[in-house]
Amino acid sequence: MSKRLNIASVDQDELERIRIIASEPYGNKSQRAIWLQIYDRLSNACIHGPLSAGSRLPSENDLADLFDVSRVTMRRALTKLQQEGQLQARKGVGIFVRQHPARYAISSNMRFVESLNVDAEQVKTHTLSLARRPASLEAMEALRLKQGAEVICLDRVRMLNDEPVYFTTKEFPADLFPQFEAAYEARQSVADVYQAHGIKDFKRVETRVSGGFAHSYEAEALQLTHRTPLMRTTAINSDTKGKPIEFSLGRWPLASVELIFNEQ
Amino acid sequence: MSKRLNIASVDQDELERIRIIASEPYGNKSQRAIWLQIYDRLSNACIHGPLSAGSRLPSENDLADLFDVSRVTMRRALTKLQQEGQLQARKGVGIFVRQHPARYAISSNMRFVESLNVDAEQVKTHTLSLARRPASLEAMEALRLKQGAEVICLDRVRMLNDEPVYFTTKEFPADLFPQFEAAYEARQSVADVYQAHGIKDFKRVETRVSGGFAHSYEAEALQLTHRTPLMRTTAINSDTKGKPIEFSLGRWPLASVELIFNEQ
DNA sequence: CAGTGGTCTAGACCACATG
DNA sequence: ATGTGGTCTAGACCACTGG
Repeated sequence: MSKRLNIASVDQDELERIRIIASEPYGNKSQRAIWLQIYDRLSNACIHGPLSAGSRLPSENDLADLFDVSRVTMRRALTKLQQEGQLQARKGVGIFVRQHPARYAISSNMRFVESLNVDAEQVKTHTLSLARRPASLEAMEALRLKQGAEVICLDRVRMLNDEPVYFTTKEFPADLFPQFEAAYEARQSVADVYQAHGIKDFKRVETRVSGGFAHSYEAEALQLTHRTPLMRTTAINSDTKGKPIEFSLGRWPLASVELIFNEQ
Repeated sequence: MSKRLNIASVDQDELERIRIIASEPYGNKSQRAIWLQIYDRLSNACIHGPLSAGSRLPSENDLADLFDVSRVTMRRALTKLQQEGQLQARKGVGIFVRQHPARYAISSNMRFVESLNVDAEQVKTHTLSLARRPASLEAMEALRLKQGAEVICLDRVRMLNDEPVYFTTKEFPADLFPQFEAAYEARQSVADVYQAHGIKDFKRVETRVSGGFAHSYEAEALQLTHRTPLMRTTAINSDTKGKPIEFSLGRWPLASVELIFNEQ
């Protein structure tokens, strides 16, 4: 178990800090499993302690040696931390500390950027895809479309400090937005599209919140391990006359958002 | 690997069905991991297939033999199914199929029983504890109480078809409800308590939704494996004059509820 | 008591990313 | 070519539940 450690590409100070965390003796084994104790220490180190966002951990083999457990046990702790979004593993590369799973408070009746209690400059939008295709079942119902009706489908990821925090799939009735692509292109802004088509205001008529586990494309978009638990929000926006104009499905890493709904 | 199976306490028909599910050959190994293929099959069997709620699975060792994998691999599939709430393991007893993780649609502005789209008779309430003690930090803020103010704290679990689906901790300002215990006792009803203290109506002023992982007492109350992902809802109720009278924290198994918020 | 799920080990092979 | 994380194995011991 105590073979030579050959840990090159990890910051030496960081390594020393982890060595200290790892060298602590374990508590009464039967009370709390060792892998949970390791999880506790690493989680604490990510949130309060010396580990900082973006830094790379030693390899699983080295960590197992440092914590004096088998790799399987080490991986159980790391897996939980990944499921919670505190760590992110990249195959063939390493394990990295994610941004703090800070809870972003989102108010239901505000737009995304305004509702995040952070500087707008930190938020970046990546457009993943923009295409016209038949509406999904959910969108068909929400937008009151006929079977096979065409929608404009927009996939985007919101990045906060270069980490994805929000992945949305939006669908718009195609017939309402003939100039969608052109209007969207300049500033990647849906508000611009609305304006270009004479829609000055809209309101959210329904929001749904549910939980689940990430599909592979969701995990990819949010840079999470597959099977990570998610929170999903769906919203229907309507114009001032009550006609639905947008259906959106958003996904958040489970522990990174708090949605706030106030009665008016 | 193919040692004698001595599976007694499991229904023989059930065993035969699982044997069929298990005997299917695995697909291209590198495409989808074996443990995920096992998960897929069992998940499907829980949702659509032959497995029914309440029935007991063969032991992990037997399942591992049936599926022709090691127990460790078998456990990975079972663990994911437990995390999703499809299965429930009881130490020293066995693994059981839970009620379908049907999604209960809860509307934000209705009371619990009314908002569940099921017969009221199927819903039972278990009162876990009822005590007076200093307010929690969250309740202090929500109810605008002073540090150390006393609250009445009520822990309850809602059972649907004898399975827990909702675990709440409610806190009420103690000074507003001098007769709480007496009024609650008869029918385990908070509405009765309100009425006994002259509160005829109230409204929900704020709802928050967040996700996280079950603490040990939450897992116990909901009969889930520890570290299971949860959805948490907090709500503040006020009387007609706007004075907050109740703070409640609810927990749901992640994939078993859909919350619906409509704009009025 | 026997059987169960929970934990842990010391190996092994693979696909992947990087230099 | 090397090192990484992802997967898988065949054991082992434990604490718990139930008859």
